[in-house]
Amino acid sequence: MQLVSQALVEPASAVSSWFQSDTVHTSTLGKSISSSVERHIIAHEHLYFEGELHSRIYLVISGVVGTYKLLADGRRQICSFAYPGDILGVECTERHLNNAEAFSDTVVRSIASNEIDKLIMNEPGFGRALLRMTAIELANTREQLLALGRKTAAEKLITFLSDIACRNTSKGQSLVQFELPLKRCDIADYLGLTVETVSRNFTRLKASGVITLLSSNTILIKDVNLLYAMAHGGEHTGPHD
Amino acid sequence: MQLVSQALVEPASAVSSWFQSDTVHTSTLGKSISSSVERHIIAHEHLYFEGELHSRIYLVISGVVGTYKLLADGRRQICSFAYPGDILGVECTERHLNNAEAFSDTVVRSIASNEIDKLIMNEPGFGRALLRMTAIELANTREQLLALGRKTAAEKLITFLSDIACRNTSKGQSLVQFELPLKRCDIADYLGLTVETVSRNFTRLKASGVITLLSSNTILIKDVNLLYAMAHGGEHTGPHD
DNA sequence: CGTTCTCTTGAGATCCCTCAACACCTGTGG
DNA sequence: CCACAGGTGTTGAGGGATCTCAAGAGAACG
Repeated sequence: MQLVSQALVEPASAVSSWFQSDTVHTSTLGKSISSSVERHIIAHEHLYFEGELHSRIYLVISGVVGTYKLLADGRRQICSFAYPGDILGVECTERHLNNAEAFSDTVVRSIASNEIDKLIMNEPGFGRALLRMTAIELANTREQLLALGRKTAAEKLITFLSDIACRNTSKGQSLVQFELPLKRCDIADYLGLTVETVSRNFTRLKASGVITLLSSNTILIKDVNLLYAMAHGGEHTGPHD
Repeated sequence: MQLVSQALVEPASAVSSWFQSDTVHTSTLGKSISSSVERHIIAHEHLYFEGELHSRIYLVISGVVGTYKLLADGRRQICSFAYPGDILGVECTERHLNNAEAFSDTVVRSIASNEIDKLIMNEPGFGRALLRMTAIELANTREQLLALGRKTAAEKLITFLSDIACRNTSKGQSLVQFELPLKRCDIADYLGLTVETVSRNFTRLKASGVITLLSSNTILIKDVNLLYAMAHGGEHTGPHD
């Protein structure tokens, strides 16, 4: 399950390791960044492009922002999605290494890059929060690396749906319904597949009874735990159904 | 080109963005961690396993350490390689989310997890250095995501060789020779391929004259810039040679 | 009721995987 | 010196998962 967007939400109760020993970081990051002006971004607008000078980091207030990279011939790989509470643009280079595009109408707050260093030095809680969120993002990206490198198309899709379902499920609940925030081509570019393969695997999942499509973008999952188990190799997920 | 291992090496001269405005972080991280005892790890020994309690973060002094994740049926994805100067174990969970194994005889220093929080709060430069290195690791992982999701087997291998070559090349040099630190099966698990596909693509690269294999693990590259261009889609890298 | 965008489905091609055999190297022991 | 074994790398044949190309079905919208 992806961890993104829990950084500012999840209280540091269950976890006992370093830089989570209290919740100062949440309020600290919130305080620093909430003094900035809100910026409204409409769907498909870009927050920044690869190669542009790095000027700000962003906190997503509402909406969904995706980061992606391109190859010279146009092949696209979506790297991550930032939901409310997630940050964007924590990079260590002069110029951006990827593109950030709003996938829905979005509101963000931001801090100028040149202020960040001061905040880190003056408010250690800020640096700790930033580090924690970056570490979570790294963990998510590695999980995605496992999916892209070693999972089949069916497993990739199940993993993707399972992640979204977990995000939309309250504890213990097993029935979930949600709207897919993405088009098939975006899912494809996130999972390293083609639109057609994504669509075919949706059809197969539907036929096998694991999911129900109320509309092409409205998913109903009867048993989230089953889906979660399938995503992690616990059940049969091969294409031979 | 991968950025790993430059965090402690590269002076912050060329880059002008936040938390690189001076080089304090280098010495600060070094000072904190160099007071710890060196630990010697022999090849194939593990630094930690997925699921174990998170207890320390490590700084690689010499050798190569790889991190990897496994699926239930044994499929493996190598996530990253840590070279001298790189850190390992910056995670934000109670338990490790991946495995760390020495790929050669290795020396590491480490800091206990419960000390890290204090260091961050008391020495902001330490937190900044940690953040910078984690951000670099994230950037590398995203680059690998692009390779796994959208590149062909040939392009993946070229990218891999190009990264190693860049690491072993002094500025402006175009002829490089180096020892591959990995077996074919490790390269395969890093690139999301099988051993056979890796081997076949080595043969093709050899046949096309781009590389020379002095032995099966000794690579000679005549034109690093060409290789680098091929890795980024600048040249023809398809399988139809 | 067209137009456009998106999603689905089919047919064929192809890249990569699987399975299998062989080559190479090194160390061991007769 | 040779035989053998184990680990590693290479090569071949065949199959299958995914891609490419193409057409049609839905849905949204003016």
